[in-house]
Amino acid sequence: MNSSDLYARLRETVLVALTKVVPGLPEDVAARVEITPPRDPAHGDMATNAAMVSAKAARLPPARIAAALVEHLTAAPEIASAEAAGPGFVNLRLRPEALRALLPVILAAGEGYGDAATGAGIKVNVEYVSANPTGPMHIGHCRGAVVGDALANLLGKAGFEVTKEYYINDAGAQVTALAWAAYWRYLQAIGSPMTEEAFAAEVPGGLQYKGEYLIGVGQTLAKEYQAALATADLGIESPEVWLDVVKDHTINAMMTEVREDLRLLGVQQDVFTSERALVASGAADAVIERLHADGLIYEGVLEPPKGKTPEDWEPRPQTLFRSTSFGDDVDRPLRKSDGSNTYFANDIAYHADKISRGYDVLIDVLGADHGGYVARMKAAVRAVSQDSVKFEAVLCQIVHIMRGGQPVRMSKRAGTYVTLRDLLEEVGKDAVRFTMLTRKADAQMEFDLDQVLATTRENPVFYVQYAHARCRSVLRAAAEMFPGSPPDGEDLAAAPVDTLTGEPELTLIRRLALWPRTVEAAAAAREPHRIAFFLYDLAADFHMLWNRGKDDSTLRFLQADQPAETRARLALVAATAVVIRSGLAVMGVTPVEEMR
RNA sequence: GGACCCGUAGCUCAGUUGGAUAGAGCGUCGCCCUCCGAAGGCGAAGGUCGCACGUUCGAAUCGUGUCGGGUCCGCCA
Repeated sequence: MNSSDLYARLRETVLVALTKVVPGLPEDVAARVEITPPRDPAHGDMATNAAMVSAKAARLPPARIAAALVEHLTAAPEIASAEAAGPGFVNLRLRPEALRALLPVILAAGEGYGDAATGAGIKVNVEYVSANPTGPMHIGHCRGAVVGDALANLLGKAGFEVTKEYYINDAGAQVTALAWAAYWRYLQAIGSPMTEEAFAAEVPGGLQYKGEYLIGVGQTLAKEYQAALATADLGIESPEVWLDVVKDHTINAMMTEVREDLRLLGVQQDVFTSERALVASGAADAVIERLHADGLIYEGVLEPPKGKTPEDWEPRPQTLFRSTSFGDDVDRPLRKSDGSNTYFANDIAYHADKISRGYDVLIDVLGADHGGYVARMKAAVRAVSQDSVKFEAVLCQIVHIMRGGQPVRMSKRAGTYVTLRDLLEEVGKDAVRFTMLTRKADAQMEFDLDQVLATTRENPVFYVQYAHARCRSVLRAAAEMFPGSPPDGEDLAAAPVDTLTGEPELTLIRRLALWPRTVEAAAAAREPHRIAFFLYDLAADFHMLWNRGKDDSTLRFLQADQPAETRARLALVAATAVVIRSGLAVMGVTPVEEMR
């Protein structure tokens, strides 16, 4: 148990009392006992459902248990009063000193405050972004990148051993088409007279990637590879000569861009796994072999999807994976009709690879268009790992960019395509990251460019950053006011804080007390957005305190003639700053020292 | 035809995994402030949590059905 978690400590107290009231309390009932801050502050600091959840096991009405609990709890040292209420709640009012005692704990722990142990000993792999290396990253990728990165940070804070991973989808038809497009730019770079139409007619599947971002790739090819390529027949009719070289170079160039995009977004992943390398190693075939040995592979014919039969549909025997044995709706094909592996087959091999690296949980952060993919992947991971590894998916819904209340149409042709780079340049990394986390991942979101740039309360990024800047500003001013003992860190942790008696101060401390619990709950739910909302609420509590000093200067944090009281308030301010920083660190947002 | 996600105030969204009288911001209305501790403060109105059953002490939350929006459903990745 984390001793800096006030709620966890109190829960222990309640459980001890409950076992006295209900001897032989079953484990599963004890696990359901919660300590929560009541919605209505009039109900006290905390409330517990202990009486209600144990009523059945105890064969007593909740009210009776609650009454008995009240007696025991009133005797607890940190509890000022307890009372039974409503359908069987026990409302607890803490002694203010129990709340204040949290401040030195927070200051001593620093940004480690809120670290949890719920994930101790559990290895998690979080795979995110994993965009095709076929062009610059756009807004769609951005949300997954931010959510995945923040989720990984969050799990790390909750004690999990986390690996951040990127799966490079560099095999298959897409990158072959990309290589052809790069080859076209190469021809242009060396002054080939061939027209685009003539070229496109020669390309299997047509010329797909017409973006200008490949011009530079073509030029580099011309410069660096011409010597090597020139010895061979470079004709369009002999792609086997150059395709692999061009593909290699183009993928590398694209991945360099992607990595730069990620770096600008503050995303740093630990492992990059190449699908192409995986395929080349024969991993996919090996996995299919294994599943075959387990009787999970067969040759069969799939039914066409009802209501939407493709025009060229004809029944064909295929190599199928028995995913229905693991809860999927239909069995899934592993080989195309030409015998090559499907993306799914390669992906099974990839996840098998992750499993072999010893993870207990695999989390994929995916776009919403992959929703239909989750069941089969879950099935595959269960099959490959003998049910020992858990697969989870976090789906990110679409982001609509808004400006002036109007949606910004994304069109490559019209040139209104918003790349991640554009977005970062316009609003900055921190605002992008924070804003992407102000919605549940599985809800569609509108990204309002005007709001993100606004310097008012309606902009959560600004509001939270401003709270931190105000904290830091107070601490800086304090250093000038008391040059002898600059208030910081350990010094403030030792400051007596019993002068903090006002309700707004205690409200703020209650919020700070919720941080460890917020981390645990958000990590368990895989919902990093909860951190953003917590910080917003925390900022609101702090701003409220600050605003009191605007009206009444005797309520300001710094009072030159009251050094002791000032130090107590500084401890509160410093603790607030610590928690904000701790939360922003999870989100990958840089805390600012001052607003400019 | 089926699967998954979403449906909460006029708008954009939270809702601590089943708790008490469902919240925030914006917008609307009213009052206060114009102080660099700048980039506001206080308050009001606004809700059948899409709808209907069900589960139980208790449902926005869980189950079934239904309506609406989104995503997807063999050889794209």
